[in-house]
Amino acid sequence: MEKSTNTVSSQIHSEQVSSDVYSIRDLAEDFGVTTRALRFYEERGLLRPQRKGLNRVYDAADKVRLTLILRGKRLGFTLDESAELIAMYDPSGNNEGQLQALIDKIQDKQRRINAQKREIDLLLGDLEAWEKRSIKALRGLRRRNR
Amino acid sequence: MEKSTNTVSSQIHSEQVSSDVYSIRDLAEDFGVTTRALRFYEERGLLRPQRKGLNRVYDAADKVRLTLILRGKRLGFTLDESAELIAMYDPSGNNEGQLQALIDKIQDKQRRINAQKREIDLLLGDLEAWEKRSIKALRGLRRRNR
DNA sequence: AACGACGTTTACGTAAACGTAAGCTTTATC
DNA sequence: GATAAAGCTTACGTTTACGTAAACGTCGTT
Repeated sequence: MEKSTNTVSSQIHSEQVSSDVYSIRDLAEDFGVTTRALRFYEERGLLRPQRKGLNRVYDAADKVRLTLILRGKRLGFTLDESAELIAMYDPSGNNEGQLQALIDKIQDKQRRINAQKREIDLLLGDLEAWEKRSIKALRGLRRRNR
Repeated sequence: MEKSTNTVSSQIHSEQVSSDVYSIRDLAEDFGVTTRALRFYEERGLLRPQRKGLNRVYDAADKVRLTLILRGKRLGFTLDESAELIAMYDPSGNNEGQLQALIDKIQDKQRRINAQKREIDLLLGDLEAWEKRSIKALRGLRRRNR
């Protein structure tokens, strides 16, 4: 109780079921973010939903962009960095120079992300060592308490 | 010119070469951070250097902590999260309950970090796909220009 | 004694990423 | 037609992680 109308909200408020579009609330709930966040991402140029009157209308492409934004966040990227990622995803510039620049950027990102992966492995190594040490200490304590 | 006294700074200002201690500037330069940052980390309880009069004196343990702080930063952790990591590193509480809690915390961190690792792999996968697509498009363009 | 390099504390400033609240539409329902 | 629900804009508030500046102390050097 308290949450009865849920996944149908798009049916109730939109007469046009015109192939996969979402209200701001739909998207917010789907991804577990606030509507404020979505408007903020738009303000920062990371999302560009269409409008139906004043209301924002999101589509599948917006979902992909939002996925990238949030994935970037979980990896500690700033919104500006995620914006770069999204710019890569958008196949906007199609001349030779732009394409080569894009490839370079992608490869640079790959290098940075791989560096991050190595840091993670280092941390995991440390954690494992501490865990073993702690478990050993714990066993030591338990032996003494017998 | 302009930087003649450099690595000797610890010799000049400290009569005690007492086995590996560092001034705030030494540490800052070694790790590529500002002295302000080091004082801030201390204010937030992540570092607790000794004092010689008013001056801060850092040792090897402080170096390890700083390493952890910065590693955490590169992984997008907040200072509070890094503080947790450092608390794990310090073998402070040694009774049975504390040790078990520590082990649980470590394992939780491991899970979270592994999740991050999976996100990285997803992103790398995306990047690779985009790179291939871009390279293909680039080759297409070059063929047409011949 | 004056100076520069390094250190200290205290305090206000700032960019990023939203939270929160106010005030105004539009739409649906009673 | 009043009211609630969802959306919109505008704008100020908040937290994090420092930057920057002021004002002062303490050496070692000139």
